[in-house]
Amino acid sequence: MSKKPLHSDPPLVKPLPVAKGGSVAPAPFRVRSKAPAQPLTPFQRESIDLFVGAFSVLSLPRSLGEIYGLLYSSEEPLAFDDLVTRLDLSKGSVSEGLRLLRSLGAVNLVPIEGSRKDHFTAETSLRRLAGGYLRDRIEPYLRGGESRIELLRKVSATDSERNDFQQKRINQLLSWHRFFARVLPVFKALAGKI
Amino acid sequence: MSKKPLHSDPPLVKPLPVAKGGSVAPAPFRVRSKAPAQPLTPFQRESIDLFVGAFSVLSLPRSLGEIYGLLYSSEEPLAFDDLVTRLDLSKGSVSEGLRLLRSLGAVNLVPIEGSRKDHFTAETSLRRLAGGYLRDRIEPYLRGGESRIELLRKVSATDSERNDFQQKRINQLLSWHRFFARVLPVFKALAGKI
DNA sequence: CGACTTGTTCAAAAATAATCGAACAAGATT
DNA sequence: AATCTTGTTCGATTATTTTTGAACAAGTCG
Repeated sequence: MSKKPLHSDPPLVKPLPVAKGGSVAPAPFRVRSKAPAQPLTPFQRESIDLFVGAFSVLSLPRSLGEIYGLLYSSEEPLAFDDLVTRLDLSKGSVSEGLRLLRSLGAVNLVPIEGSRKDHFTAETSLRRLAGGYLRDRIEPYLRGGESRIELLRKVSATDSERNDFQQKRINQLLSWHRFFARVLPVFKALAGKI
Repeated sequence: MSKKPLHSDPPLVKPLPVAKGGSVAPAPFRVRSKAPAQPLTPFQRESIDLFVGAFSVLSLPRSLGEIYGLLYSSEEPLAFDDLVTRLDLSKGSVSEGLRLLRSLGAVNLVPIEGSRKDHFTAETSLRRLAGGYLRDRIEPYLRGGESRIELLRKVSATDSERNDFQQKRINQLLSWHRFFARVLPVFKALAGKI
């Protein structure tokens, strides 16, 4: 049945492809396109760990943190395929992960002379990173908020009782809304200074 | 009482206890053995909807949004039991939900004269709300961040190659860290003005 | 064209998170 | 003490999210 996940590792990094010392590999024929995953450097592994944690604070899945972390800690742009093999993720996950990261503006597709593979780099401008996250995950809700509160007001109008309590709440929600609508741009502007 | 339930929702709210009648079966025989849940007012339902959405932006579960939303839209403190019956949640969920909301400082336990039930109200100070969230969900990671970056630096020291690239990254991480460490208190202070 | 590369899509599996609910504890009440 | 009320705990169940993998486009190259 369902086995208890024993790998209750304290480390946040999942097992990743590591250099295997066993050089005694028989190497039958020609190794089928199973590229020997270039192992991660300690710096890369720590970076991945760090970003997996940071992403999880934002409730973003581990695979996104791994992808971003590896790109962040790699000097050269990495090909799609590098991400798959070095992180040991499925192509599906990497494809979906990159799509999302790109939509957030956290990863850039860069053209590499003479290669027809896609190559990617981590976006490192805090302004763009924070801006993308806020734009995609926070602001849509904030915008919807206005009409939500308006709806509350309408509903309250049909409810003769408790009316000034409800009014108080509605006004407070409006004031909260204004607060966030004003603070977000300030935050973005500050992030732009970094 | 009064107020016929207008169910407009293109539903962020899940089905909640509503006055019987509309549906197909006119057989009011099968009544819950428990006390019939006092139905929610439209104002309450809209509020719950709004907070379920807001909480989900923060990746907090629906039940928390429901509990907070109902408390927010109720003038009087509500008993534990009210939450269970009016939101149609299990006692377990309500217990756990209240525990978490209280730990976040979003809900207060208030003593009610002459009742031995626990009663709760929604915290409505933005300073406390935001402060609690940041304190419990963001700051712990931020604090851990310092040692994470330190670890990166150590690891980088053992890695002779690419050293100035890595140094650049580490310095950037430090600068991001400082940024958040400085901006958070400012944000809290601003929230205190609302 | 046909064989290969490169990446996407999406149904299904696996993993994780949320919720339920029965058993239990701690007090009150009789 | 026995019982009732109120709420908590925690394993089991259910729901949701994430990941996988195999099929499939869309190109490229000879």
